[in-house]
Amino acid sequence: MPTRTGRPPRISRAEIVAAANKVIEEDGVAGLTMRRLAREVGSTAMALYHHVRDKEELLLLLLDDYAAGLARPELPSEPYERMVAAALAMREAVAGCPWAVDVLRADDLLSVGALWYPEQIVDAAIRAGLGEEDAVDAYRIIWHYTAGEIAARAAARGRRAEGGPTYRDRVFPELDAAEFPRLSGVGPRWEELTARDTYAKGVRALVRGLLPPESPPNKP
Amino acid sequence: MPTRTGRPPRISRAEIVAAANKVIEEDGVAGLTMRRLAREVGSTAMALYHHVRDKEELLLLLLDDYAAGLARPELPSEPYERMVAAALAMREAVAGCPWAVDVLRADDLLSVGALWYPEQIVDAAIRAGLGEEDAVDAYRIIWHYTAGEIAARAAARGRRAEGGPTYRDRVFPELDAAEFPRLSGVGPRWEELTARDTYAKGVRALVRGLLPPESPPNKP
DNA sequence: ACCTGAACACCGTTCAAGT
DNA sequence: ACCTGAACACCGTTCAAGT
Repeated sequence: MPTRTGRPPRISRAEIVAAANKVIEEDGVAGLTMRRLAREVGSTAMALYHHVRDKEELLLLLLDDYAAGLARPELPSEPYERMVAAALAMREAVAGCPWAVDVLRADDLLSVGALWYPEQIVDAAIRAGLGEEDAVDAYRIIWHYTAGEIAARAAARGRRAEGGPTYRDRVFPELDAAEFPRLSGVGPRWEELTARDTYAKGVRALVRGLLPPESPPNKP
Repeated sequence: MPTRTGRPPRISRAEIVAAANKVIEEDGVAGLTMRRLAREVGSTAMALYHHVRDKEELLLLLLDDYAAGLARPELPSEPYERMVAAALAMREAVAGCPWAVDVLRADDLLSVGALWYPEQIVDAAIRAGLGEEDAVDAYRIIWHYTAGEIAARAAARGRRAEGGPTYRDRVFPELDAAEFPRLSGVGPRWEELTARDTYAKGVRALVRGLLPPESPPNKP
């Protein structure tokens, strides 16, 4: 065991992560800058670079930290319901950290700690009778849907927080009824209809469409 | 008609939009800065502010410009196939401008010019027998799925362009087979499986799950 | 009316220097 | 080994001044 030498550290990765979470809670992810974080930690921006390689590593660290605290609820064993429940749990997990969707790249879901969700979804798909390939497809399709829904919700929330009229508000009233009969028909109800949470409905449709037609609500 | 006075303009909004498209084509949306755009236009960054209010307006202008050139393909009249075809067309449209997904906020799809897609999807849903409310839900669900898929594809492409190992590459090899039996089972095939384009598969599943069970492939 | 240069208030990150 | 200040190369945007 080599003797550690030199100055003892004044800040730790754990402290940095905790401070970063505080900043995000207060000002959102956009408010998380190295300088702001340093202020929170009581240090300088440059000191942070001694503990994390760059900002991207910091964000991955935050994701790991978040993923470690995720719930792993008991899932029903019936494949259809199992898949729906796993998707709902995944959505809830990601919704608790919506900026993750922007940071995440490719088909990745958070960090190792969060792989529990794809594992359960693929598992449910295989139990339902899908081959490995179809099961992975099913997971990815559900993930894309989930990511899209969360991004849209986060954006809608941001828009509302900013106040001001929606793009839609400006556009819908002057819709040409001849060109867009259906949308004009919906008209002012659009706002109300699009405010509803349709995630579960979509997941059920997806699962119904992806799994073989045996299992749905009625048990085999 | 009041007499216009003062200096004649040297740059127009149309020129700015054209130059911005060129910049995006060359350096991506991240490369589009006011200064870079000014250089392209042969002017200064500040001159741009005389023609567009701010960068956000510029991006909306770009979106309008893009939407104006979108195809409106002939769609099958059978509702199920109509919905699938409209979704595929919408996906193709947005894929041609993937940064739109990040810029777009809430449930909005591009600009007025792009409302053709939701119109067709809602139309197909209603023709299939859904009520207005369910038809709007169906559209939103398909949109969320589409947006998520495009964002994932864009991210994957970016990741690949950067070179370097995927997060997944680093994580999958050391997966605990006891904790994640299904994912470990997939193992090295993951890369290959996730590279496939599963959009159409997902849309078909979604439409199958969302529409009443009469219409599928077999005509009524 | 249209355009300019300088400036403001930010970014992430590097680097040489301090303890 | 750990931390610092100054600096680099950027951002979007404002503002007073020029033509």
